[in-house]
Amino acid sequence: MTKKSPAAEAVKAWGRLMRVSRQLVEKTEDALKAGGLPPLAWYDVLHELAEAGEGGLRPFELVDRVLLAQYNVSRLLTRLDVDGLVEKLPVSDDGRGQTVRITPAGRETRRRIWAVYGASIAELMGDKLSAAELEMLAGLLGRLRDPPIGD
Amino acid sequence: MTKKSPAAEAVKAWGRLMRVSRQLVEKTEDALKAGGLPPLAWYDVLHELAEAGEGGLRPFELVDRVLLAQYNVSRLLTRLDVDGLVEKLPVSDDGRGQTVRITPAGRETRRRIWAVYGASIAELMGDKLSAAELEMLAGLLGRLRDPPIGD
DNA sequence: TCCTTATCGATGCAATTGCATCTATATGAA
DNA sequence: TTCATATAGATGCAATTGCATCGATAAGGA
Repeated sequence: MTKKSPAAEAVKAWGRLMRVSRQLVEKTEDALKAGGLPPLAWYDVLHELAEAGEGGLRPFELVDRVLLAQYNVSRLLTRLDVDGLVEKLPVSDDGRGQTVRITPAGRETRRRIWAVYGASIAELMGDKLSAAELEMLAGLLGRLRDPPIGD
Repeated sequence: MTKKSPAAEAVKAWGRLMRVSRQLVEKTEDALKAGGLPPLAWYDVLHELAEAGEGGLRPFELVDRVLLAQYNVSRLLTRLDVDGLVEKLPVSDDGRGQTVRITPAGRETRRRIWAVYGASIAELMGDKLSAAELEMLAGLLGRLRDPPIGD
């Protein structure tokens, strides 16, 4: 494995990607704060749990999905539990683990976050590029993903 | 101003952008850590200061360029100063301010970070997309930037 | 069964970040 | 000049994060 120097095009795209992603996150977090809502990470977790339905998810499954470190998930779940947005249930066939399920209050909070988050996406992405361009962007980004995604 | 619901394409592109940017940062930070090197933020600042040359930069100029909060720049500069990578000079025509200049040791550190950072960019972006695709990606991202950049 | 190793989730502690505010200097109007 | 306001940069304190590790249970081989 040889250490390579990156192509100029790669450096340019990298720089744009870093800057844009940080700007978008920052603006969205600001909008959430302005609305007295919790940060994006809470949404991610509530979203995954909502998708998972009544069966809930094990914390380690959440770790895979949301791209947060294990200890961050552990602590975030503690906060969500304290706030009554999720509930932790013992799981029968694995004495180490638990299952985490979203509560009605959690669904409601998720909905309220989405009102702001979704508007932010619409404003920051939807309004800037056409549907075809967004598809193209998603396609290119998909190939940078790990694992890469064709579609 | 009406709250809008985002288009499906926008949501998909958003999701990819968030995931990919976090993955790329994480992998790059890991590579830097593995090499016993300081984090990306250090590179950003050292890079800007290297570009600025002997004249250096005022901290507030750095704040604009690197997309870090003012207090983070202040503290990062303190660390860089302690490590001898930059030097803080009083500035004659503004008693509140200072000028920050990169030192030879700072240039050397920047070079060593780049050896890893650049290789990471080459591997994670350059190897995944063609030059034309990278240009296309940069173009699309440029339009999401604030302010938008055509080229 | 017993022992070693792996996995799940939590946590102590140090470092970093965010927020609010502070000090000091500069600017500009009266 | 004088005072009010704005700007540059630093910092106290609380919250969050990262790192290392822990305790508990599982899994698998001898």
